[in-house]
Amino acid sequence: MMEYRLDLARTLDCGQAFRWTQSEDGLWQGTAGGKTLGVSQHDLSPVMEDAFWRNYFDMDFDYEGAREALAASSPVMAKAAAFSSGIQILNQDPWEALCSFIISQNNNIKRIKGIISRLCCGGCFPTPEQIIEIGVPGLRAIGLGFRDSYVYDAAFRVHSGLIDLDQIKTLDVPEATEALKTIRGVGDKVASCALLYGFHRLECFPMDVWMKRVMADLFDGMDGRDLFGPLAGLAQQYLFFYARELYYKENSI
DNA sequence: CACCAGGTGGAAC
DNA sequence: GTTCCACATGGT
Repeated sequence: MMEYRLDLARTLDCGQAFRWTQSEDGLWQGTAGGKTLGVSQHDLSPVMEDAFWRNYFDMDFDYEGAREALAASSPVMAKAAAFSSGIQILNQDPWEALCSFIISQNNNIKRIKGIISRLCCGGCFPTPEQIIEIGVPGLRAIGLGFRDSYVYDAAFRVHSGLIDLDQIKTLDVPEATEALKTIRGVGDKVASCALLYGFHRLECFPMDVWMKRVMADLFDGMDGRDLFGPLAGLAQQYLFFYARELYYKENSI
């Protein structure tokens, strides 16, 4: 049994965050909450010794225990969990996560990163007020495509108080989902991603095309929320990584 | 030049 | 209820 350890590459480059880059020497650099970080896999002390980053990387959650619990749920999940060691669920900013996953729809990771990079313009992720200031034509110019009005609507609703992100933290997942879905361009999948990655609701199980395929092929079409319960979101990340990196390659389908 | 990308809204059955 | 399709953009 290998010792468990945060895996930066798997955690930062698996589609839950879009603002981290790795330089040739292996250093991961990113920004969150107005702070910047540079950290390498061989020395995680910059994460361990700073309260903000410790929380951001979710270092105080019992991932070993969670992995054991998930592995006990089924042989397939046990394989996926064993293969996906080191993936953790980040504590990202709710607003940034919400916008990021609106932008992610019908889009690819590379372009998502480019759009978000241009939105941030080297600094912090724009506030709702700054998004409103940019305006729909400005967002279109940045390359959001048809998602421009979606992000603008999110900004408008948060700025005006129609959506209260702090209050959403207090709602249960079905209520929070319904609240988020009042935003144009937010459906079940985007809401689920925002809640999992931005609000740390580990029971959320984002169903994208890949997960539909995984659940059909490996779990006889069962519902991941029923199978994995309060750890469904973590299970989803393991299965996503396992399926794309191993299962569908070995089986060449 | 077609087709795709970790979807969604809306119309048409 | 379900099934289609357009949606803007850059990459194969």
